[in-house]
Amino acid sequence: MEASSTKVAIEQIAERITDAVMEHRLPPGIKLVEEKLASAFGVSRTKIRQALTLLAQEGLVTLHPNRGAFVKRPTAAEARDLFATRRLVEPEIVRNVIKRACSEDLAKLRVHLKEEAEARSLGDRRRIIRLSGQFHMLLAQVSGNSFIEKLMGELCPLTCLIIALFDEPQTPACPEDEHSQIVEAIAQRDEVRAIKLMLHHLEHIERELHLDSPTERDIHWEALYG
Amino acid sequence: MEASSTKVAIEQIAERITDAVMEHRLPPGIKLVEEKLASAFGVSRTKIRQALTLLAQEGLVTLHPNRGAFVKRPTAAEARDLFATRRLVEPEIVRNVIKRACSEDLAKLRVHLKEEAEARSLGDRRRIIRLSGQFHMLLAQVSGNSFIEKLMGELCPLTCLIIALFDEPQTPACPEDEHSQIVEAIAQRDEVRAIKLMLHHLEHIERELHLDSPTERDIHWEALYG
DNA sequence: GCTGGATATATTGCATACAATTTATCAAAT
DNA sequence: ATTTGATAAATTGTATGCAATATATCCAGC
Repeated sequence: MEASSTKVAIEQIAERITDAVMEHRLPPGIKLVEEKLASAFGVSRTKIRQALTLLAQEGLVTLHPNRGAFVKRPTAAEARDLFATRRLVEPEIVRNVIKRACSEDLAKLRVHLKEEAEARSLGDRRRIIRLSGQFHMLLAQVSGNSFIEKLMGELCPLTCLIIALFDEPQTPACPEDEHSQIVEAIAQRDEVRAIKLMLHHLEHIERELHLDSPTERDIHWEALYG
Repeated sequence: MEASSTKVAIEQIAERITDAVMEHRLPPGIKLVEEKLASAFGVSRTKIRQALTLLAQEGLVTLHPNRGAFVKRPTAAEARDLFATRRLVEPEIVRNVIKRACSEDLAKLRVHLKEEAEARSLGDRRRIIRLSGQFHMLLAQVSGNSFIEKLMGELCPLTCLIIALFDEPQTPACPEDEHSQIVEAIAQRDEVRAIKLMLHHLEHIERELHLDSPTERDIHWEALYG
C-alpha cells in the first residue's frame, strides 16, 4: 500500500513500470504478477490490469492469455526493425526540430544534457541508460509532430530493453557524448551535419549489440530435429 | 447480448469499434457509453473499459476523466501531422514491399483490389472508405516491419476519421483507382514510380480535405476576446 | 421566456468476490 | 534418479456492487 492517499492514475502506473524497464530494474522476460503490482501501487488489480493492457498496446509488455503479463523480450529481428524505424524517423525529427525549435526548446535540451553529464560523472549507469533514451523522446517532443512523438515514446523504452538483452553488460557506460554534438549542430541550424550525427549515433548503438548471435528465444525447438 | 456464446476478447471489441469508426458508423466526437457497449457485446463493463483504454492508447478514442470515452475529433493540425507522418513512412513501406514481397503477397494485394472494385461498383461508400484504409494497412503488413505495421494500423483508422471530419460529404466516392496503379508499379519492381504514385495518392487525399477552414473545435473561445 | 439552483437520474471509477485456468507440490511407479 | 499423475496453491478472467461524479430534469423567481 502506498503511503500517500493520492490517487494513482493508470498512466502513472504504466509510466513507473516503463521507467523501471528503461533502468533495467525490470529485466526482459520477467513476469509481472498483478497482485504484487496491485499492492506495490496500493490499488486494486482492476487498475493494474488496465495499465498492463496499455503497456501491451505500447509493445513493452507481452500478454499471454491465462498466464499473465511479461516484460517483452524483443527478438533480434525486432531489434533490427526497431533501428530501421528509428533511422527513418529520427532524421525527420531533426529536420523539424531545426525548423521549429525556439531558444527555450534549446535551453530545455541543454538542461537535459547537463543531467546526462551529471549521471555519467556519478557513474549512475541505470540513470544514464534511461536519460539517454529520454533525450530522443525530448527531441521528438520538440519536433512537434504528435504521432512521431508517440512513436518515439514507444521505441525508446524498447531500445533500452534491447540493450539489456543484446549488449555486453560490462560495456563502458555509454559511448561518448554524441548527444551534445547533435544539439550543437541543431543550434547552428546545420541540418546536414545534425542528421549525419544522428545516423552515426544510431549506428553506434546498433553496432555495439550482438544481434547476430541467436538468443535462446530464437531457437526453433520444434524444427530443430525436423 | 450476443447470440453466440463465444468469448469476445477485448481486442475483438476494439477491432469492431475500429471498423465502425472506419466506416463512419461512429462519427467523430460521439460518446461511447460503457453500459451500452457492454450490452451490445454481451460482456461486462470491465472488459469494455479495457477495450476503451486500448483504443485510447491507439489514439482513436479520447478519455475524459469522470466523463467517459469519445471517438476522437482530430484537429486540423493533427491531420497535417498525420499526413506528414504518412508521407515519411509509406515510401519506406513501398521500398520494403518491393524488396520482400513474394508472389503470394502480390496475390493478396490483388485480391484486396478486387474487393475494393466490388465495393465501388456496388456504391457501398462505407465499405469503400474502410477498404481504402485497409489497403495501406495490408501494404504495411507485407513490408515486414512490425513497428511500421503497428503505426499504420493506427494512422489508417485516424485517416478515416479525418476524412469524416474535413471532407465534403458528397465527394464522389473515392478519387480513382490509384491503389491498383501502385500495386502494378510494385509488381514491376519500379521503386521510383511506386513511391511517386504513393506520394501523389497521399497528396490527393489530403488536398481534397478542407484543413484550412477552422472547425468549431479549433476556435479558442478563451482567447477570442482577449 | 429565460436563468439559477435543487433534486433525481445516469454514468463513471474502483474494489471485491468468485469461477476458470495455470503452476507448483508431492507421492507413487518405472 | 526421472517421470507420471493427482492434488493443492497461486494466478488470471470476469461480473457485480457500491461510492463518486457528472448530467438531466424540474420548478421557482425574475
